[in-house]
Amino acid sequence: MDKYDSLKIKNQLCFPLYLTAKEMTGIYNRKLKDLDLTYTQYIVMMYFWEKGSSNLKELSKTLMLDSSTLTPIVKKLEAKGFIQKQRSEKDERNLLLTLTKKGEQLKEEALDIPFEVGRCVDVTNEEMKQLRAITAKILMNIRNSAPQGE
Amino acid sequence: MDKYDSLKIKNQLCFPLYLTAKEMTGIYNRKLKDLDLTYTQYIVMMYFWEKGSSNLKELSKTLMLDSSTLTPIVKKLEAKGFIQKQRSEKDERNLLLTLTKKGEQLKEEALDIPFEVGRCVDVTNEEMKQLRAITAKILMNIRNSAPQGE
DNA sequence: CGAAATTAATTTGCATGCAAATTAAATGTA
DNA sequence: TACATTTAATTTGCATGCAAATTAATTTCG
Repeated sequence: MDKYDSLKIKNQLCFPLYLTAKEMTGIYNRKLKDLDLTYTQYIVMMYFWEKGSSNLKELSKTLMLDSSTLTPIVKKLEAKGFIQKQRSEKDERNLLLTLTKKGEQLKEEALDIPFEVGRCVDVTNEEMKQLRAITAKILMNIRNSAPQGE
Repeated sequence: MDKYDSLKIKNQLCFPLYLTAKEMTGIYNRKLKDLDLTYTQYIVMMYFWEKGSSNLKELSKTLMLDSSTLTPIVKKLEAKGFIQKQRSEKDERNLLLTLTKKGEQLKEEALDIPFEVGRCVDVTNEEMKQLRAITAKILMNIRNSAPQGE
């Protein structure tokens, strides 16, 4: 127990989280290759599989991804024919996004993915519940701490 | 409860993990600006603050980061004068890495960082313990599942 | 009304990350 | 000892991510 304990890797909280997220998204990326999607693209598709349509601002807020991150991703999904872009007539700044038929069909091909990943990760329901609760708490605490995190 | 439940964002396990890691590393990045470090560079420095010296292969294995990710990071840390690179004489392929005096001094400036981040994140000891246990389990399960995850 | 401020999206610049290919050194083996 | 194999690190190519600057449209306010 010394002055520098807080800087020891084994005492970090963020690092194991970072590693786990990185390894898990890695598994997704490999499994998603068949669908020609990356993990981030898959998350965006999941959003549209639920909502059907939206706009960039809402998408950005919901997924907590910067619009400058989403702009090129949406562009790629449009190029693949999964999403359609359209400017709002009421407000030309607003970019409307709609799931296409082809995008809708992709949902069927994605059905197995969560189970395949689940088998790799293999946690109990109780653990999933705890993990969701704690990460939700952290996200809320960060949001409520000063603007840029303290 | 329908056929597509597993594809709903709120039922995902990886997504909240990914978000939390992303937001937490974001806080680190902003706080580390003063030290002229990024989060990944900080993790590498933490490794050397503990070990003093090592080589790229060991660093890569311990931090679970690809050598092709670490090569440019180590190069930057060398340019900043925090780490020294040197080829092994016994085996020229082996890249020896050593913490410099300047790198050692940086440790003092970093002492507050974990506490500042801790205040933003604000979880209990019990929650930290659970989070560490669950992420460790997931990482082990992934490692033990087939080569590329499944 | 018209300039100033705000807002939504895009662009630019920089820092990861990994897969795949490459390079160079060391090891194994016929 | 030659040649194939293995190993460590680097390079290349591609996909995020965000901060900061920019662009274009809308809203606010004097």
